[in-house]
Amino acid sequence: MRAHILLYGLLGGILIAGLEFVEYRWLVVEHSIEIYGGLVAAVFAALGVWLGFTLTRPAKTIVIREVIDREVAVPAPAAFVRDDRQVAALGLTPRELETLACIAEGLSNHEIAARLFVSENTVKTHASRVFDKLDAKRRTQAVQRARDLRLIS
Amino acid sequence: MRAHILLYGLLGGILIAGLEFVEYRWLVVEHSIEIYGGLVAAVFAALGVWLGFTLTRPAKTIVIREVIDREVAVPAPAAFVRDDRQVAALGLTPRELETLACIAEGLSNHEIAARLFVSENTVKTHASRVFDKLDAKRRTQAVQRARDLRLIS
DNA sequence: CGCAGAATCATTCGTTCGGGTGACGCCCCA
DNA sequence: TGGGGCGTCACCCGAACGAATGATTCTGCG
Repeated sequence: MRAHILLYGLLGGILIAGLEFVEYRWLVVEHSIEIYGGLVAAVFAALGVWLGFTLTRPAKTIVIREVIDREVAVPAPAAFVRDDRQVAALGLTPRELETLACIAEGLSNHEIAARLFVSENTVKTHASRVFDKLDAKRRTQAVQRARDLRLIS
Repeated sequence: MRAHILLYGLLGGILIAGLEFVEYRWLVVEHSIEIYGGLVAAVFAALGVWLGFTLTRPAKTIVIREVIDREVAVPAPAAFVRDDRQVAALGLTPRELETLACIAEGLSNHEIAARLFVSENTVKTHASRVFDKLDAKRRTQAVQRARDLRLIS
């Protein structure tokens, strides 16, 4: 909360400095007042939205809880269908898919090696290729992207 | 450390505002543009706050459904509803949930720190507690378990 | 006021991950 | 019969991660 106030102060300083600059331009170029007002409006609107979000964040979960509760229950866990065209498009091999699935399960490379009955080095090689093909830097990111692309459940 | 930066920003803002005020006392009439800007700023700030408040309420239940044209039947992306009872049962704090969500997005601790505006150490502390509460040893495992428990989408 | 919980940050240490590189065997197929 | 793709394995190294611990600040609550 205090950080919010401080941050608000910081943004306020930047804003006022910005206003000075804009005013300078306005005086020199003799340009429209609409630009000036628009800038102020946009900045403060964004600031207000951000404030609203941050201020309501703690109470948010509680409020929604009471509204929804039971009638929604469990959204139907739809059957998973792997998008094989994505697999083909990315050029993922079967072994890489297996490795990816294990990664998504939260297994370590060592555990994956044990499950797939290969050495840990091999797992790392597969994982590396998967990360490369999925354009991911971390295994968590790979899982996220794989989920988006419907490669895994 | 970060608070220092913010404090400097705040002081800068106050300083500039003070200068503005002094200038006001000298030339009130010529600076009607600033009064105008201030009014616009105040109005839009209020509007922004109101927007922020109203947007945070229903936003969670809204599901934007895209029409996907494929021969492969894509399971409907069911609306995600966080199981707050699980959250309460596990004793997960709001900050820990945020951290967990970032982890699920595939962000590194460093990136999470930047997004949540805290130090990397803090992120690691939160993550550690999350792993502890979810009985997970790795972040991927935490994501998997969190998904099972309907803590994250 | 005092206390508990939450959030923050720091430090140390060992482990795991991931990148880079190179290599070998197998199988398909042109 | 020589590529090329796939799967396998190895080594090194830096970065990221996770555990453990201690400390401070702030807020809410009785």
